[in-house]
Amino acid sequence: MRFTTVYRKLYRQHGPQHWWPGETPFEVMVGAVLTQNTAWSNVEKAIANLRSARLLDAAAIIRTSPARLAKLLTPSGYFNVKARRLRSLCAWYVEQGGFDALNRRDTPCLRAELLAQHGIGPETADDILLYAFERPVFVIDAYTRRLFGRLGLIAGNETYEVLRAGMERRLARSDDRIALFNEFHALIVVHVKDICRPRPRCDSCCLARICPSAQK
DNA sequence: ACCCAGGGTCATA
DNA sequence: TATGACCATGGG
Repeated sequence: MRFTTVYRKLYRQHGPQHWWPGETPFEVMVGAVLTQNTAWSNVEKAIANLRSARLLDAAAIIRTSPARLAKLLTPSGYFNVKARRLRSLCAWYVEQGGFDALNRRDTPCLRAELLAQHGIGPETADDILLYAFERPVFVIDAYTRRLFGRLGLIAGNETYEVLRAGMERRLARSDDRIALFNEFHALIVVHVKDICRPRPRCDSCCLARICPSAQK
Protein backbone atom coordinates (compact mmCIF):
# COMPACT_ATOMS: atom_id res chain seq x y z
CA MET A 1 0.00 0.00 0.00
CA ARG A 2 1.44 3.32 -1.05
CA PHE A 3 0.65 6.68 0.44
CA THR A 4 -0.08 8.05 -3.01
CA THR A 5 -2.86 5.46 -3.33
CA VAL A 6 -4.40 6.69 -0.08
CA TYR A 7 -4.17 10.24 -1.38
CA ARG A 8 -5.83 9.32 -4.68
CA LYS A 9 -8.73 7.59 -2.94
CA LEU A 10 -9.26 10.44 -0.51
CA TYR A 11 -9.18 12.99 -3.32
CA ARG A 12 -11.66 10.99 -5.40
CA GLN A 13 -14.12 10.81 -2.49
CA HIS A 14 -13.78 14.30 -1.01
CA GLY A 15 -12.51 16.47 -3.86
CA PRO A 16 -10.17 19.49 -3.60
CA GLN A 17 -10.32 21.28 -0.26
CA HIS A 18 -8.70 24.65 -1.08
CA TRP A 19 -7.04 24.97 2.32
CA TRP A 20 -6.14 26.77 4.62
CA PRO A 21 -9.41 28.52 5.54
CA GLY A 22 -8.07 32.08 5.88
CA GLU A 23 -7.85 35.21 3.75
CA THR A 24 -4.21 36.16 4.30
CA PRO A 25 -0.99 34.45 5.40
CA PHE A 26 -1.23 36.27 8.70
CA GLU A 27 -4.77 35.03 9.27
CA VAL A 28 -3.53 31.51 8.57
CA MET A 29 -0.89 31.94 11.28
CA VAL A 30 -3.50 33.15 13.75
CA GLY A 31 -5.73 30.18 12.96
CA ALA A 32 -2.82 27.76 13.37
CA VAL A 33 -2.27 28.95 16.94
CA LEU A 34 -5.95 29.13 17.88
CA THR A 35 -6.77 25.66 16.59
CA GLN A 36 -4.33 23.94 18.93
CA ASN A 37 -6.34 21.06 20.41
CA THR A 38 -9.53 22.92 19.57
CA ALA A 39 -12.44 22.41 17.15
CA TRP A 40 -12.25 24.72 14.13
CA SER A 41 -15.85 25.88 14.67
CA ASN A 42 -14.68 27.51 17.90
CA VAL A 43 -11.66 29.07 16.19
CA GLU A 44 -13.94 30.68 13.60
CA LYS A 45 -15.80 32.55 16.32
CA ALA A 46 -12.57 33.90 17.81
CA ILE A 47 -11.27 34.98 14.39
CA ALA A 48 -14.58 36.70 13.73
CA ASN A 49 -14.13 38.58 17.00
CA LEU A 50 -10.65 39.68 15.95
CA ARG A 51 -11.96 40.76 12.55
CA SER A 52 -14.75 42.92 13.93
CA ALA A 53 -12.23 44.47 16.34
CA ARG A 54 -9.93 45.11 13.32
CA LEU A 55 -7.23 43.06 14.99
CA LEU A 56 -6.27 40.70 12.18
CA ASP A 57 -2.99 42.54 12.03
CA ALA A 58 0.22 41.81 13.93
CA ALA A 59 1.03 45.40 14.92
CA ALA A 60 -2.54 46.00 16.06
CA ILE A 61 -2.52 42.86 18.21
CA ILE A 62 0.64 43.99 19.98
CA ARG A 63 -0.94 47.35 20.77
CA THR A 64 -3.94 45.66 22.39
CA SER A 65 -3.96 44.81 26.08
CA PRO A 66 -3.52 41.13 26.96
CA ALA A 67 -6.84 41.18 28.84
CA ARG A 68 -8.75 42.49 25.84
CA LEU A 69 -7.07 40.02 23.52
CA ALA A 70 -7.91 37.14 25.84
CA LYS A 71 -11.54 38.22 26.00
CA LEU A 72 -11.81 38.23 22.20
CA LEU A 73 -10.28 34.74 22.10
CA THR A 74 -12.74 33.27 24.62
CA PRO A 75 -14.65 31.04 22.17
CA SER A 76 -11.52 29.20 21.05
CA GLY A 77 -10.69 28.00 24.56
CA TYR A 78 -7.37 28.20 26.47
CA PHE A 79 -7.79 31.94 25.92
CA ASN A 80 -5.14 33.08 28.41
CA VAL A 81 -2.57 30.70 26.99
CA LYS A 82 -3.44 31.55 23.40
CA ALA A 83 -3.48 35.30 24.00
CA ARG A 84 0.09 35.09 25.24
CA ARG A 85 1.18 32.84 22.38
CA LEU A 86 -0.46 35.01 19.76
CA ARG A 87 1.02 38.18 21.20
CA SER A 88 4.56 36.82 21.30
CA LEU A 89 4.24 35.42 17.78
CA CYS A 90 3.08 38.82 16.55
CA ALA A 91 5.98 40.55 18.28
CA TRP A 92 8.42 38.24 16.51
CA TYR A 93 6.58 38.65 13.20
CA VAL A 94 6.82 42.43 13.34
CA GLU A 95 10.44 42.45 14.56
CA GLN A 96 11.45 40.25 11.67
CA GLY A 97 9.92 42.65 9.19
CA GLY A 98 6.63 40.93 8.38
CA PHE A 99 5.68 38.35 5.79
CA ASP A 100 7.85 39.41 2.86
CA ALA A 101 11.03 39.58 4.92
CA LEU A 102 10.35 36.20 6.53
CA ASN A 103 9.46 34.70 3.19
CA ARG A 104 12.98 35.36 1.89
CA ARG A 105 14.41 32.78 4.31
CA ASP A 106 14.93 29.19 3.37
CA THR A 107 12.63 26.58 4.87
CA PRO A 108 15.00 25.00 7.46
CA CYS A 109 15.88 28.44 8.82
CA LEU A 110 12.27 29.60 8.97
CA ARG A 111 11.19 26.35 10.60
CA ALA A 112 13.86 26.67 13.31
CA GLU A 113 12.83 30.27 13.97
CA LEU A 114 9.17 29.31 14.32
CA LEU A 115 9.96 26.43 16.67
CA ALA A 116 11.97 28.79 18.85
CA GLN A 117 8.84 30.89 19.50
CA HIS A 118 7.00 30.16 22.72
CA GLY A 119 3.87 28.12 22.09
CA ILE A 120 4.82 27.12 18.55
CA GLY A 121 5.41 23.38 18.43
CA PRO A 122 6.09 21.17 15.40
CA GLU A 123 2.54 20.95 14.09
CA THR A 124 1.76 24.64 14.43
CA ALA A 125 5.09 25.52 12.82
CA ASP A 126 4.42 23.19 9.89
CA ASP A 127 0.86 24.47 9.43
CA ILE A 128 2.34 27.94 9.11
CA LEU A 129 5.15 26.82 6.81
CA LEU A 130 2.84 24.91 4.46
CA TYR A 131 -0.27 27.08 4.42
CA ALA A 132 1.08 30.59 5.04
CA PHE A 133 4.55 30.39 3.46
CA GLU A 134 3.70 27.67 0.93
CA ARG A 135 6.73 25.53 1.72
CA PRO A 136 6.75 21.77 0.93
CA VAL A 137 6.38 20.51 4.50
CA PHE A 138 4.24 17.48 5.43
CA VAL A 139 2.10 18.26 8.48
CA ILE A 140 1.63 15.52 11.06
CA ASP A 141 -1.30 15.79 13.44
CA ALA A 142 -3.51 13.56 15.58
CA TYR A 143 -5.71 12.79 12.56
CA THR A 144 -2.73 11.77 10.46
CA ARG A 145 -1.60 9.37 13.16
CA ARG A 146 -5.10 7.95 13.56
CA LEU A 147 -5.70 7.38 9.86
CA PHE A 148 -2.29 5.95 8.98
CA GLY A 149 -2.38 3.94 12.19
CA ARG A 150 -5.76 2.41 11.33
CA LEU A 151 -4.46 1.60 7.86
CA GLY A 152 -1.51 -0.20 9.43
CA LEU A 153 0.98 2.07 7.66
CA ILE A 154 2.56 3.37 10.87
CA ALA A 155 2.72 2.24 14.49
CA GLY A 156 1.38 5.55 15.72
CA ASN A 157 3.87 6.26 18.49
CA GLU A 158 6.71 7.45 16.27
CA THR A 159 8.12 10.87 17.04
CA TYR A 160 6.88 13.84 15.05
CA GLU A 161 10.16 14.26 13.21
CA VAL A 162 10.35 10.61 12.21
CA LEU A 163 6.87 10.74 10.66
CA ARG A 164 7.39 14.07 8.92
CA ALA A 165 10.77 13.14 7.48
CA GLY A 166 9.43 9.74 6.46
CA MET A 167 6.49 11.20 4.55
CA GLU A 168 8.62 13.85 2.86
CA ARG A 169 11.12 11.18 1.80
CA ARG A 170 8.42 8.88 0.39
CA LEU A 171 6.84 11.72 -1.55
CA ALA A 172 10.10 13.42 -2.52
CA ARG A 173 9.72 12.70 -6.23
CA SER A 174 6.16 13.96 -6.63
CA ASP A 175 5.96 16.83 -9.09
CA ASP A 176 4.13 19.57 -7.13
CA ARG A 177 4.86 18.77 -3.50
CA ILE A 178 3.43 22.01 -2.17
CA ALA A 179 0.04 21.36 -3.77
CA LEU A 180 0.20 17.67 -2.83
CA PHE A 181 1.06 18.26 0.86
CA ASN A 182 -1.55 21.02 1.04
CA GLU A 183 -4.35 18.79 -0.26
CA PHE A 184 -3.14 15.66 1.53
CA HIS A 185 -3.29 17.15 5.00
CA ALA A 186 -6.63 18.83 4.30
CA LEU A 187 -8.09 15.58 2.99
CA ILE A 188 -6.89 13.66 6.04
CA VAL A 189 -8.59 16.15 8.34
CA VAL A 190 -11.94 16.15 6.52
CA HIS A 191 -11.86 12.38 6.11
CA VAL A 192 -11.15 11.63 9.74
CA LYS A 193 -13.68 14.21 10.92
CA ASP A 194 -16.43 12.76 8.71
CA ILE A 195 -15.69 9.07 8.66
CA CYS A 196 -12.65 7.78 10.55
CA ARG A 197 -13.75 9.16 13.90
CA PRO A 198 -13.24 7.60 17.36
CA ARG A 199 -16.28 5.52 16.39
CA PRO A 200 -15.55 4.94 12.69
CA ARG A 201 -18.17 4.82 9.95
CA CYS A 202 -16.30 2.35 7.79
CA ASP A 203 -19.40 1.57 5.69
CA SER A 204 -19.08 4.89 3.89
CA CYS A 205 -15.27 4.95 3.75
CA CYS A 206 -13.36 4.97 0.46
CA LEU A 207 -10.48 3.19 2.22
CA ALA A 208 -12.55 0.36 3.73
CA ARG A 209 -11.15 -2.26 1.34
CA ILE A 210 -7.55 -1.52 2.29
CA CYS A 211 -8.15 -0.75 5.97
CA PRO A 212 -7.52 -3.60 8.44
CA SER A 213 -9.64 -2.00 11.16
CA ALA A 214 -12.62 -1.82 8.76
CA GLN A 215 -12.79 -5.62 8.51
CA LYS A 216 -15.53 -7.03 10.70
C1' DA B 1 -23.62 14.04 31.81
C1' DC B 2 -20.29 12.76 29.40
C1' DC B 3 -16.64 12.74 25.27
C1' DC B 4 -14.12 15.09 22.00
C1' DA B 5 -11.51 18.67 19.44
C1' DG B 6 -6.51 20.21 13.29
C1' DG B 7 -1.21 21.03 20.66
C1' DG B 8 2.26 22.81 23.67
C1' DT B 9 4.65 23.58 28.03
C1' DC B 10 6.31 22.31 32.26
C1' DA B 11 7.48 19.25 36.12
C1' DT B 12 8.83 14.83 37.28
C1' DA B 13 11.24 9.94 37.01
C1' DT C 1 12.56 9.26 26.51
C1' DA C 2 8.12 9.12 28.48
C1' DT C 3 4.27 9.97 31.16
C1' DG C 4 0.90 13.32 33.54
C1' DA C 5 -1.19 17.86 34.81
C1' DC C 6 -2.67 21.85 32.98
C1' DC C 7 -4.88 25.07 29.88
C1' DA C 8 -11.12 26.03 28.54
C1' DT C 9 -14.74 26.57 25.18
C1' DG C 10 -18.66 24.68 22.44
C1' DG C 11 -20.88 20.83 19.81
C1' DG C 12 -22.45 16.06 19.57
